[in-house]
Amino acid sequence: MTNKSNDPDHPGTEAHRPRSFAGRPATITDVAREAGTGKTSISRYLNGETGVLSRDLLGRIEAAIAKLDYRPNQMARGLKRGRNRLIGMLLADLTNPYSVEVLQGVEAACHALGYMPLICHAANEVDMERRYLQLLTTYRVEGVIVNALGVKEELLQGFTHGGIPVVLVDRTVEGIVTDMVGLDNPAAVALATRHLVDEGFDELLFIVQPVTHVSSRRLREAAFRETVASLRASGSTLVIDLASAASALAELDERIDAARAAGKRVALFAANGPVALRVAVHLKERFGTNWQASVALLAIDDSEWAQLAGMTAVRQPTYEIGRRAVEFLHERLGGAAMPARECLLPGELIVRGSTHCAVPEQAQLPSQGL
Amino acid sequence: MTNKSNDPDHPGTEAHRPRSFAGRPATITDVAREAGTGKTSISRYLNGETGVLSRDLLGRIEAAIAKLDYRPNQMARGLKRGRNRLIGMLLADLTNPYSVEVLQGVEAACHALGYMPLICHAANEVDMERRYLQLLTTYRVEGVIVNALGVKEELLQGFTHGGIPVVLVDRTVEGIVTDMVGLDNPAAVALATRHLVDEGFDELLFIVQPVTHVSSRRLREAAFRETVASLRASGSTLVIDLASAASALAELDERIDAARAAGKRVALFAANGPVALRVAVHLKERFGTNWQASVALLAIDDSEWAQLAGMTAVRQPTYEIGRRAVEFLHERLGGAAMPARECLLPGELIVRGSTHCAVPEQAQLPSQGL
DNA sequence: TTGTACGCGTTATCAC
DNA sequence: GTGATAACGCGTACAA
Repeated sequence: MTNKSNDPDHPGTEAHRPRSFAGRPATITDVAREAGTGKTSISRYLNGETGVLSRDLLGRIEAAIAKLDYRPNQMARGLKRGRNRLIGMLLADLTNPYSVEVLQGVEAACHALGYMPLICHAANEVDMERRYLQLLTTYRVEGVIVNALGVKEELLQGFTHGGIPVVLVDRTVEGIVTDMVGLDNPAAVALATRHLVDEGFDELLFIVQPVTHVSSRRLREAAFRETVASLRASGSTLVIDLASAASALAELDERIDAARAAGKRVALFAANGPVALRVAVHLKERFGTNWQASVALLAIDDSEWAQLAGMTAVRQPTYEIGRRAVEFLHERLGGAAMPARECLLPGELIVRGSTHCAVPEQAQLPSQGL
Repeated sequence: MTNKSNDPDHPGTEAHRPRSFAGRPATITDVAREAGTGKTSISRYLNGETGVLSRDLLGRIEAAIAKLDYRPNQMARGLKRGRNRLIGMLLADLTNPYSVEVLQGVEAACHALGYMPLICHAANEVDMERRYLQLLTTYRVEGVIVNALGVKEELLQGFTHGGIPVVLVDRTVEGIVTDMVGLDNPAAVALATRHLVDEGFDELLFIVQPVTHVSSRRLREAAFRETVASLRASGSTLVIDLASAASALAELDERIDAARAAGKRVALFAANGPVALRVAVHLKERFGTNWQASVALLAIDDSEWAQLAGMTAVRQPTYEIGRRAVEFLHERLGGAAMPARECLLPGELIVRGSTHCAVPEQAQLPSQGL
């Protein structure tokens, strides 16, 4: 099984193939042999323990590494060390730009701290989540960042009991106390709701997906009702299941009509980006391309199309959320043993035309709406 | 996932910590000891070599595994076996829905074939791409799927020379001959261009990002010109750099005005989703919310907002692209030694209002456009 | 049918 | 300064 790639008596041969020989990547042993030394010195060099090595040996090592194009095997390294610099990142839905943006923060932070994110995309399937969670333990990730929908207490206990730190993103999980980072939902919702009221809308309709086990949805809905109450405004909630939205959309139409018939200026408040898109598409089908003039729409999540639609939105500090999640994990991995933390970041209201100035007579008449 | 608590002589104690003992995950040795047997039998059980094991032993093994909540260490397994079931997936830009959709195909196929995708997101940064490519070799992935922008021959040679199969997605890389899967660009562009001409548009403007080193962009642009020529239509190309789009957009305005002044019915053809969005936002700023009535827009990539904007688009078989990429890789990993293949999948034209019937007098007059 | 011994690539320990 | 050698967790001849 020895290979000593190309000995001095065959110079120039295989010059274009720096690797040991066939397919197999060079190992630390290959490098040691090539440099005429033992594995220990190579390992020392790799781990930055220079200064302990003689000038001469150091040069030989570098030459050998370059010649063989050697890269240390992270798997073996992890096996020995007990840690492989892998951290798991479970995402419920990459179709949601929110997830992608958080991911970018996570990646940047990992990059900076020397971790490698093992990204798992559940694609909204609960079994996938379970399966991926299993896989993550199998690959011995050092920690996990979780943003999922169906994850229950039991699934995460495998990690917490195993001493593997878990950081939750956007939503909490019942029965699990651990670090969490996400949007300050109450503040964000209050901000947006106040904006609608300030602009003169007097019938608010909050539209949200089924809140089952997704804490952020529950929090947003609750915050909406509280704010509406505290402002003595009129508002209600509509639950929509994106998988089968027909009935909810019909209900939506009715409520809009009813409010208008009562002379109210109605504004729709979508609890997140996907909901907003579904609603917007529906409004466009009903009111035509100029639907914006007929009904106001605001959303949490500043989707890429929000600018195109001129929709007011609450921008989440997504990048920062991802960054902080990794930082939390890093601290835990460093041995920090503090109680579970909760990091709630503020959202930013981006005002666009969709919620601008609801003066009743002006917007209604010239439009062909309804 | 029940874990029959613990042994009979300590009932109730530590019921909440099924793992071996302290944080450390159980090893195969622990299981062997627990089951009162050797590691070999455990290994056999894990690899499905049942039937070779006695009824009794099998039961003990299952019990031990459940009790210790044992999960084989993929790292160690990979180290020994020489393959760790990891395949690298390098993506240029997850912000582009195209990438996410391809990814979903990749994940599903990996899932089905027993691989674990190691997802690397370069976020449009060339150094990131290089760095991730390094990391992938470091983690000894068995194969790579690459969809990147700045990747050059040399970077990929590390894999090909190392005998690690590479599959390219959407674009080829100069100097690298290897499996590739993507859209049938010539056919897709021809399809869309013909549609525009059929609908009565007689001034076509193809808008594309700088084609430097991205083969798919070049192919699309070339196909556009060829089709325009073969149809004896009038068309030109505009290059836009999304990072600094101002000048290109100004140029766009001029060309639109010129064409209109000449009595032409102009249609814009965006080479991909991100370009389409940028252009659409610009058109909206210029022509107002009803910009659709003023100028036709068509794009390759059926973005999520396309339906909202009522934009005609060419839907790429993204999911299938991802699936095929993994299949190609799987075949190579199985030892298949055929020449490099190229799999070009057809796109699907989704006709929406934006390109509907360019009868000149009807669409222009009632709109307040320009 | 079951157990023993060795090696995968790396790091840690302890000699020299 | 440097280099053998023993683990890390697992798979696999080979022996029993």
